[in-house]
Amino acid sequence: MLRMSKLTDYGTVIMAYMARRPRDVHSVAELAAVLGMAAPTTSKILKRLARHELVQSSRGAKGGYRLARPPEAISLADVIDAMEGPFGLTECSAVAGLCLQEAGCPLRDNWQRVNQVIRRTLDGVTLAEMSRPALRPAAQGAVAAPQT
Amino acid sequence: MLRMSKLTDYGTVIMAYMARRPRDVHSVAELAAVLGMAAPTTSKILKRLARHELVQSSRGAKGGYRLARPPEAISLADVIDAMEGPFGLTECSAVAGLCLQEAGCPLRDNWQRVNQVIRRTLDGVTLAEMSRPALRPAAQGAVAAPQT
DNA sequence: ACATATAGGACCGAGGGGGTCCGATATCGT
DNA sequence: ACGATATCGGACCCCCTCGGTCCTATATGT
Repeated sequence: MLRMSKLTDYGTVIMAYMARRPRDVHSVAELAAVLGMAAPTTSKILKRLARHELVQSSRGAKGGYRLARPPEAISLADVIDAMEGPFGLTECSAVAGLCLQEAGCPLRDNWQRVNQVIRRTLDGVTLAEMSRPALRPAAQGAVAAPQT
Repeated sequence: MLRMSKLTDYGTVIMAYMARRPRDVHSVAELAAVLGMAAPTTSKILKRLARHELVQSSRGAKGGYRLARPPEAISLADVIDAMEGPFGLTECSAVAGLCLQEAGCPLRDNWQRVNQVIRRTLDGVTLAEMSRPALRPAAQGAVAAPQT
């Protein structure tokens, strides 16, 4: 359930890999080879990430992609937002007046809250943490207590 | 992003509606009419929910569906699990050894943790809460601090 | 200049989601 | 006992999006 698309998954893999050498420029060929994915697909993902300014592209020889920001400043939510549309667990919570015509759907507000909790969770996990072998206790705390 | 299927959304709407009269038997026709969805679709959803024992079905005249458990004992995660496959944000975190061949993908463990946090969130919200106009502060606390 | 690399888009096949319909079966009411 | 009412279980279908490929234009380094 709640599965995100495979491209998004790949996106996080690519980003996490690049996060290990934040200043380096990586070509599509390199990333595809190292991460074991098809080059065109890799390219497609990078393009999307670039359009949302999560990576910077440089064209021409010796060109490639580089993280636009330090890994600590890029969250899972950033990557997911870039790869898939904007946030929203339910269709109903995005488009009003669909499910219950006049009953004033009480679900909507509740879904919004749930959404926000999940979003905060995803927002609290950075690429720096994801690229490390395991979420440290401190980071885990940040994940488990996203409340303001 | 992370959008769950429309059928799942409808499923929560149906369940939340039934939660307001937990002991009543509701026919497909009634639910479809009140909630404004097509009858066959409503039926399909109920069947799925019944197969996962979230609702009880009674056939024949005056038959219909009824919650299998009190609304306080049914969580959003239950409904989502019944409607969509079992949990899992990523493909990679379900099937091992896909993304990084030998690097021992550090993402996997981290994704697992994130998954668990989200699951606990969804687990902490009951139908009783969802059917009420808004998540009360107490429930909200339960949502925001799902950590053990 | 030439090789290298990304940008941007067209294109396409497969799969699953959303939705409909039908025959079988079980129960209530008369 | 008979008929009306409902769910059950499955088959069936359309269509859209995802995952993936390829081609041309453009920009950069040697």
